[in-house]
Amino acid sequence: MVKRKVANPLAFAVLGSLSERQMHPYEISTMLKTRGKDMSIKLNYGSLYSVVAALEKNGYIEAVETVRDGNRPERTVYAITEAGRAEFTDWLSELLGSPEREFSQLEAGLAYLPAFPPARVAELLEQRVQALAAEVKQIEGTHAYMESKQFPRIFWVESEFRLALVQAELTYVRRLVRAIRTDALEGSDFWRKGYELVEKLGITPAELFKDPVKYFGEEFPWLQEFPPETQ
Amino acid sequence: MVKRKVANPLAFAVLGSLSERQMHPYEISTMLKTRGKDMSIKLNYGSLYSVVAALEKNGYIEAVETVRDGNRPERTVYAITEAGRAEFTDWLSELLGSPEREFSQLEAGLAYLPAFPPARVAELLEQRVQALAAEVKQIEGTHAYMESKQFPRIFWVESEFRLALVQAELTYVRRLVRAIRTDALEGSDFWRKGYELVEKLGITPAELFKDPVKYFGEEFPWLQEFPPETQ
DNA sequence: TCCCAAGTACTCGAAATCGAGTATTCGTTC
DNA sequence: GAACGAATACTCGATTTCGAGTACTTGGGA
Repeated sequence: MVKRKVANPLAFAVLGSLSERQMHPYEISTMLKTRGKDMSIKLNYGSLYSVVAALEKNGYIEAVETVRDGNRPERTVYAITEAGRAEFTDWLSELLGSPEREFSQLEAGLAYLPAFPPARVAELLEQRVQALAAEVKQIEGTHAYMESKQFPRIFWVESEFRLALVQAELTYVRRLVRAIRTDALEGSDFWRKGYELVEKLGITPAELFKDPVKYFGEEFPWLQEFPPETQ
Repeated sequence: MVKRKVANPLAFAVLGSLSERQMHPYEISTMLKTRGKDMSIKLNYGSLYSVVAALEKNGYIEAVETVRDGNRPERTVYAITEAGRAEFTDWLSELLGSPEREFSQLEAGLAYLPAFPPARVAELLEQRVQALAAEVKQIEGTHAYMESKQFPRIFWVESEFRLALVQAELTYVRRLVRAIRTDALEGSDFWRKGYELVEKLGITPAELFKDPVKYFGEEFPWLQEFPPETQ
């Protein structure tokens, strides 16, 4: 909603980590990893250091000391400021309370489905089903492990949510594949016919759309009402 | 999987558009809008022009002419190249066939749930439920309209998929709210107790974790086995 | 006929992003 | 005690990203 001065989700994780205690950037990164937060928030060293710098510039965190541990390089330890705490709680409120539009890659792909012949699409989606099913299994395995250790759900709700999303995608893709394979997807007859024309007669898709009646006949009335430009 | 020379999904849409016919960038943008592709792929003018330049630099598209229509500014018309077509089909295959890890904002928020007291979290999530329900309604409305116009499903599968995702999120969040409200979420007793200590005794969360037995007693055995560092 | 909003067609630069590289040190094995 | 891989702790800079701004034009109403 509001545009944050530092918008990278990693900055949110940094603020969250420093709310607990002061740390140096690398320590933040290892903490995020041991706690598995890097499964939910993309962690990248390049971003980490630039994000820390940006947070400092905006007064959300401040360098409190530079320590030298043995012969290791100097590390700058940061602490969160009051402004930083405020930013963190505000950010968390927004993340939980207000959904933000996010664009998934599959959505982009589906938007161009008709660019491939039906059989090809079905094949690819089946490949995706395999991968998704494997992912679901893997997440469920982790959950079973955490349950066996009696590690409270509260600390892995994010993973539960992720599982819900992957399962939803899996379910949807499976349904879509079936619809394509059984020709039950409205418009797939038109789709297949179009591809037969393209492949057997060497007509380009652009030509098909210029004069649909010529190639498809009156079989697809919506083509007249919805020329590609006026969805 | 492979790192593309031009990775912005908008570049994919540009290639998709130019597969159909040559166009100038602004025309691509209006076409994406009239076809509703901008609902599935983030469209931003700044990105559009830089992405077109990058595509040209990499030989995926080429400028074929610059036309001047009346007094309007000159426009450069681009056409896709053979390399561009190959890139497009390869990209589409990947988008459909191989799921890529994507990080949702809510996941990031859920990862820091314990930073807020249970009641606050429940409130925020209820707010989210409202917004999500409204979104579901809106998408369903669009679908009903397209159905009434007999516009084939094939041209809006991406929206169907989006609906599936939003519904999954809605379902999950509703369940989570109930679990928090009814205290059925494992660990929420610990969560609440922690917040009572913080709010009534003014103890900081960091102190709680340093000596959990002192504050929580032996009530939460997993705390010994799973200190915050060793999830 | 004049005005204004909407549409057309970009440009610009500040900031973010990222992966790969670097240099050191520690622990372990042979 | 030498060697080597893993861990530590960053740095660098080439791209990418984006939003906001600009400047013109067209159409429709008062």
